[in-house]
Amino acid sequence: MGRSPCCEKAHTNKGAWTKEEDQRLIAYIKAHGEGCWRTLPKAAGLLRCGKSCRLRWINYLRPDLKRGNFTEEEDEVIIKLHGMLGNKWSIIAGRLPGRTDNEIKNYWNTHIKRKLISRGLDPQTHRPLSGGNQCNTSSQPQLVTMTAEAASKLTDSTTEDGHSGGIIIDRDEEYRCLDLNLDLSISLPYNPCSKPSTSSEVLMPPTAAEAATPTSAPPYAQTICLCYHLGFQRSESCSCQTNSGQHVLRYYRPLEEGQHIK
DNA sequence: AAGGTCATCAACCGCCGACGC
DNA sequence: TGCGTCGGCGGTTGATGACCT
Repeated sequence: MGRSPCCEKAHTNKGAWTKEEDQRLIAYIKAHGEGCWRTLPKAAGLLRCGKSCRLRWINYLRPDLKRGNFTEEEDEVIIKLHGMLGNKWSIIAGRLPGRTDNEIKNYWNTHIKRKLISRGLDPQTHRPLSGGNQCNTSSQPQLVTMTAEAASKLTDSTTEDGHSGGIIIDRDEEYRCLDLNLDLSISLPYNPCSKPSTSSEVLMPPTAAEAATPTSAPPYAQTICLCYHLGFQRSESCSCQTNSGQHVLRYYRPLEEGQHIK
C-alpha cells in the first residue's frame, strides 16, 4: 500500500544533527566516499535516514562549501538565472560554486524576493508589478531570451578542467531578462550532434552572415545545447554528444529579423 | 524584563525520473 | 514492459534567534 518509506522511520533520529553525528558522517564519507546513501547510515553507525545524511552532507558538511553572505554579484546572477529558469535551484546552484540549492532557495525566499519587490518587479515573473507587459498572464516564470551572445558568455566562463569559473554572467551586460523571450523547446533535433566531436567542441550559433543566408535547413535547425550553456559538462547532465539521436533538451535560436520559415 | 512578531535557515516530506532487474 | 529502488529536486515546516513594543 502506497510508497514504501525510504528507511525504517521507527529507529531513526530526526531534527537537528549533533556534532557527533556530523563527525561520524564526515569520517565515513572521507573513508569510503559518498556511495550508496541508503546503506550509508547503517555502515556509518548513524541512526539517520539515508536521505537525511545526503542532505546534511550536501548542504552543510561538504568541504567545498562557501559559507557566508552572498555577494552583490551572486545576487544578480541568481536573479538573472531565476528569470531564465524559474525555481530550478539545483541548476542555479550549479553556476554558483560553493553554494547549495537549499541555500539559494532560502536566500531567494528571504532576501531576493524582497529585493525584487522593492525594485517594483514580480519575483516570480520578473515583470513590473503594476501594469507591465500584458502578454504574460501566467504565473510561470518569465522565460527570457538568452541571445546567442549571452549563451556564449555562459560557456566562456567554464574552464578547461571542467569546473565552473565562478560567476558566469557579465555584470556589465545589460539586463535583458525583462524584454526578451527565451524559446526553450523540446523536440526532435533536426541534426542531432551526429558529427564526431571533441570534448571541447560546442555547437555554435551561426554567424550573422550565415544566419542571414537562407539554407535548406529548417528555421530552427541552428541548435545550441542548452545543457552546455548552462554550464554542465559532458559527464554531468548533458547527454547531447553521447546519445546522438536521442531526444535532448535544446535551446533553439530564434529567427533573426528578416529570417523566414520556408 | 516579558511577551509577541518577524526573519532565517536547517531539515523534512513527497514527488519524479533514471536505472536495473 | 512493468515494477521496485534509489537519488535528486522543489516546496514546506519548525526551531531558533533577533528585533520590536
